[in-house]
Amino acid sequence: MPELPEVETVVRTLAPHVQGSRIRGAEVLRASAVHPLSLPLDSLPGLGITGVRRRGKLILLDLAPAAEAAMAGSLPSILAVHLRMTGRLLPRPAGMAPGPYTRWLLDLEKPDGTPRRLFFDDTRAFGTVFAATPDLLMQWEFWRSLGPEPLELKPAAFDRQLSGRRAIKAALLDQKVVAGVGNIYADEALHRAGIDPRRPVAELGPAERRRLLAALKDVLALAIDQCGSSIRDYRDADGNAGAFQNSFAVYGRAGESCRTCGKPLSGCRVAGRATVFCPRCQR
DNA sequence: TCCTCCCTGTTC
DNA sequence: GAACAGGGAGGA
Repeated sequence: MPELPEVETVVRTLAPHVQGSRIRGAEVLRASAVHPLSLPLDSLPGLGITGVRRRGKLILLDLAPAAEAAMAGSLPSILAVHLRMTGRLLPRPAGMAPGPYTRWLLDLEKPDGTPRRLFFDDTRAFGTVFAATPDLLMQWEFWRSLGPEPLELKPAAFDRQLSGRRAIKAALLDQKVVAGVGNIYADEALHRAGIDPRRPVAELGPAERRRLLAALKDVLALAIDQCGSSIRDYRDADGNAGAFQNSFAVYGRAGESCRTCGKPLSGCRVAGRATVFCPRCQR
């Protein structure tokens, strides 16, 4: 389940494959994989990929028209890809046939003229792609309300993002609060900060908020260093698994012993998500 | 603010 | 053959 560290790793491994390439063709094999507000992928051929970035859990390909192209204003300038649970971006040789879970693909021409093919494969079919102009992107509520990047967040700003009486874990999972945190890193950060995931946000004092932000940054940075976490499906653009799953303090470890205090870890549900925490270390 | 649904492979 | 995994959309 790609979250911020996994998406960051995909961006880093994908960039050398696609940056500077020109899009020569696009094919959609499953219409629901294209966001309803997206421009048709038919509008992509002719555009060059000038950059590969991340915003929250979104992979962003920056697009630029060829120098001679008119009407550039109506062409997409960004291709936003959300991997959701099982999405993968896979650089492959030109002409390779799509697999059973290929949802869309791009035919690319590298700067040296080599043809390549970029597959978007997604078994669960939750992932989406959104081709947009900057104006259109702002019509996408999810994009417009996306919260700040946690790794660049200052304590005062984090504090302003936190409000309401819901559980702190529910707040961390809300992409409007911070962008890019999912079930794994919410649980891991809360354990590292020693905070019970069910605690109401309003109950957290200034010291706890500072501790939580620091823990979140630590966990995300460590996971990026390990190229993310691979539970089952996640792979980077080179097909490699991450390694941070070997360092999980709590995620997926309900009933096992806490690595800090030895007490058995508890499981519960918060915000409809499986949640694991240590009843002794997290208060 | 919380719940259900979407989707499919894996596990029990 | 059902429960489960879960981010986000949409409705209660």
